Amino acid sequence: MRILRVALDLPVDTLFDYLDGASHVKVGQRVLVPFGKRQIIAIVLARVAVSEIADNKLKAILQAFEDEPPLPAATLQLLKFCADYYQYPLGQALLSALPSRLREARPALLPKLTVFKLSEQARAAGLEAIAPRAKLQRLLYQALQNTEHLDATLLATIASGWRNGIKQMISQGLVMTAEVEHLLQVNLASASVSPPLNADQQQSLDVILAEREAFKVWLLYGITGSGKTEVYMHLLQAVLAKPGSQALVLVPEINLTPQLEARFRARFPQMHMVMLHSQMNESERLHGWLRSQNGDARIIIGTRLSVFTPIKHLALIVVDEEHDASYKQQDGMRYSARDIAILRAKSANVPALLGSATPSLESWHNAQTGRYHLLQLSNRAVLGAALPEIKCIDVRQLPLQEALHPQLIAAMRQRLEHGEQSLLFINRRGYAPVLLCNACAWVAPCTRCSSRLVVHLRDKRMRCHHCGHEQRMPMQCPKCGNPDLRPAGQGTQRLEELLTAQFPQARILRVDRDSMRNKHAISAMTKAVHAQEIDILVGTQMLAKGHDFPHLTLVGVIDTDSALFSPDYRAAEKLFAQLMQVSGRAGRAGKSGEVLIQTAFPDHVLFQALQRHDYVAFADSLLQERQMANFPPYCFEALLRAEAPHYEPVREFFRAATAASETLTHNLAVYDPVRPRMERLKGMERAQLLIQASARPALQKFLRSWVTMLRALPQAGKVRWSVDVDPLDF
DNA sequence: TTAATAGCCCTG
DNA sequence: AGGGCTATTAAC
Repeated sequence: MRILRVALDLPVDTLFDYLDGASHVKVGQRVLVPFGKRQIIAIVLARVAVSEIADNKLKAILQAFEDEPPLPAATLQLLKFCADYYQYPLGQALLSALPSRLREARPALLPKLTVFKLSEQARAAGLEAIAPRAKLQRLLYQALQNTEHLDATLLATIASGWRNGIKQMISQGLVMTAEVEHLLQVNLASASVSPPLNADQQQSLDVILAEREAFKVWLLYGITGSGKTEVYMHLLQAVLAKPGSQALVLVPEINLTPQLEARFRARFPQMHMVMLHSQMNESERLHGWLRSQNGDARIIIGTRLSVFTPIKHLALIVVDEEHDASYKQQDGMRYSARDIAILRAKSANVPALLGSATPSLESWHNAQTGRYHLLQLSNRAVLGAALPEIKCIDVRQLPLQEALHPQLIAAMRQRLEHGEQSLLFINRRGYAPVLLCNACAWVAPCTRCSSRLVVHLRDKRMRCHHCGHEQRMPMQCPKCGNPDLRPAGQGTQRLEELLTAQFPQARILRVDRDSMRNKHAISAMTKAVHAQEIDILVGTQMLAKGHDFPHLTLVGVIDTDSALFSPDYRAAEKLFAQLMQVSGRAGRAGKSGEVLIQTAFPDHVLFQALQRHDYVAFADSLLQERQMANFPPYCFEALLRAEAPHYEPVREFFRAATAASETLTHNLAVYDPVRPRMERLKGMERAQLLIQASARPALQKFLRSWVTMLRALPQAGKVRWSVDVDPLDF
């Protein structure tokens, strides 16, 4: 068994064999191997006796990182499954899941931790060893007496000036230092007291706790403000009471991690917690990963990429806002972190808790059919906080130029007079979505995408929000020479301008990707809103998620009608979730909230359901439609995408792909390739082909053979192509 | 994926 | 012939 079979970060389905130098290398270990003229990192997947490669062609590994813990079998198995399920090369799946420090050819280890402990003589002498007047030293002695040792973090919680005290004690031979590998675990008993739960919350918690030892998927359906996070925290507290056990908490966006982190830290001050998301620097990510793997981190909070983190004693997985589309990876291996979380919970035999105010139809359907178990929070957790009143404002009578209906303006004025806050929600950043020629109806197009350039008036430029291309605003129409070019439609900047004119005395803040670009902007914004230094917020969906603004009592929604009649059958589901979420910002702490939605279709079923806060009825009606049309979750889909600078090779690729599919026996629907709404994106001509199947195994079986054939097609080399299993976007 | 190489057109 | 370019192929 001298041969190591390894996975490499290459777009091929093959594993590679190498001779083992030292022969101590374990499965899951990182090794450095010679590969052609290069040296690259590989992961050992197996040890084999014989290779299909001729002996004289086998090379030996250059280096094994044997001081590092090998990837556990469970992680390898999880990624093997994902590679197979999402039709992605195993080596790339494996290597892309690792923190990038683990893809570099140097050892990646946790730094040793310096700890302080009492010397034997000090311990034997008791508190007498310390002079009665050395208050600080006595305090430190008592703390050290109760445990084996303490690290800097823990000592800091005892006394801020601990360093001086310890220094003196060291010089007197009372305290010694040592280097340890693991963080010191503190008993959960020291966690701060949790607030009591209401009846709904308590019941949900009890039900889960009764079955906490085994795999089960719980869908916690709780309206905004019903206290889902509180249920998570109680559950964590119960589960983590078992020494050494760990919990993984997934959140959809980086923006939400600091808030959740703050709440968790306040509740579990001495529980080791790590954050894992793409905005952390590489060594922080590596350390978080290793602390999860070695069991030191008890709570792991992270975005979708953290779903692959090895966890020594996984006891629970929580997926917050499970319906959120950002759980789906949109390039490379297009996995769904929510689905993988469930898979992981299953193989670790631990519960998975999915939480949402507007569950995805997939999850809702699974709850209906009994695959998941539904738990419901139907009341707002804060006593007296009622649901906001949601009303539609019919804008059909409104002159086309007016962005804001007088009724909405009046409602905002009223809030201003009462010292309350308003939020205007518009899902379009920039000044205006198009620049229009008044004479010939020309609109400024993007040169690289089939989209319009968005006007950013402030810097007199136009930008494509899809590819980032930007150019100066032209002085006259390039088509007819007319100098009368007008920004048409509304964006956040224009709305801000309009409001400034309407309410000159109001303090207005715009919140979108442009104004929140630097990383402290969001927390500064949150702080200012809490301190009531802001009267009116204007912003995009950035504002919809997670924030809790107690003085905000009015939400206005502008211009969402286009989503009502989108060809994407998921558009309604998304819009409902988004409006529900943004509505939840209105009226939290005892003040009643109001939501005003400007629409030309006030009678639309979506708004009718929204006004009644009736997710259930809306979800059920959507599910009925999906069932009749045989769409997900009543069928299973995969999408083959391809793009190239010119359309011709794309067409040829799909022709060959279709021909290949016809050689396979299957009973699934292989549709004709179509152009997506964005036909051209970043200079690439695109098309896609949809596959629908009535059962997952049939789809999987087909994809396995088909993708193998696709890789071998000569036409495949001329396009960029990818397979998306369970696609969300079309 | 990278890197080498095979194939091809072109040149004064 | 050899430069410069693209397409093809191998990597253990």
